[in-house]
Amino acid sequence: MSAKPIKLTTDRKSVLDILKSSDSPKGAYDILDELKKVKSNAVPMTVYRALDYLTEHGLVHKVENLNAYILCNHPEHHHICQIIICEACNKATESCDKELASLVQKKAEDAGFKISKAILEITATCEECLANDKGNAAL
Amino acid sequence: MSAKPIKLTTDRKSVLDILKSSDSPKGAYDILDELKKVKSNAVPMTVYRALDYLTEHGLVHKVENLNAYILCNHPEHHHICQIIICEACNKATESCDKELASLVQKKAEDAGFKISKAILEITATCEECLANDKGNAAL
DNA sequence: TATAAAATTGTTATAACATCACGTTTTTGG
DNA sequence: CCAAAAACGTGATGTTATAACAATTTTATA
Repeated sequence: MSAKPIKLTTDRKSVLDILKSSDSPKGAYDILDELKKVKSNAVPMTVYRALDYLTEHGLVHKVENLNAYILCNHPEHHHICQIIICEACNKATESCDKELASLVQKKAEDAGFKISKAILEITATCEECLANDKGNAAL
Repeated sequence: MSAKPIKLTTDRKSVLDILKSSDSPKGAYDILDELKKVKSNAVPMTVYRALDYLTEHGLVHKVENLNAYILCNHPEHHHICQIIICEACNKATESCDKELASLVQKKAEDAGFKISKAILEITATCEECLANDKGNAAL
């Protein structure tokens, strides 16, 4: 019944673990550097192949804005997700707001388009960093 | 009174004209190839500098998804814009739906974020291409 | 208008991100 | 077991973007 026989090979598992250990997006070559610690012969293709698989299967998102990758919070459902990145602390938060997703879907349909993929990436400052900024306002 | 003294130098004007002549996003190096026709000593920096200026001033959008650039339809107002790209014909359509923009704004605020930039990029198939596909459905 | 500061451009090199191509090995299903 | 498919190894290369610094042009204003 399971429609998703996801096969996690050693490389894919390693890359996934590297992404799990971070709450900010990581570039492919940063991932490569980490991967080399457990697999000394890793090369860019090793990472890109794993990332391709993981993104195709919804376990990882690419942040196009940054050419970087983050773990998906809820790989079980596939809707239009939103990623918000704090430009001060680089922390990325994924949300999957249904109201927003369905509005996007609706607008695209109304315009006659059939969506295959949609990304919403927000660059912003998070609450915590905003508070910190207030403290340093004298600057 | 005008808050926007946009200075279009020769290079910027040339790059803008190149983008005006296309309804699909163009990569920086494609732009460079065209720019060389009118400025033989153009190099990547020439294009990137012009693109940086034009995007900062809202005359051009970068399509992060494609690492490509398109003309902005309505440089006069600055909200959160949406770009929808047909993956069949590559034509890009920009919209600036206020309902969508304000919902994004609201969701981000509710989550405690102060937006500095938001991009919504949709990869889809346009009405026309969908119709064509139906015709070739036998494939 | 002299002139200093700011903005823009010229130029070379290099960084950062990603894929191609092709051969080998491993996994999978009949 | 065997053939086909999937994954991996490996080296080269392609694509996108920026760093760094010098030279020139523009702008504001004294």
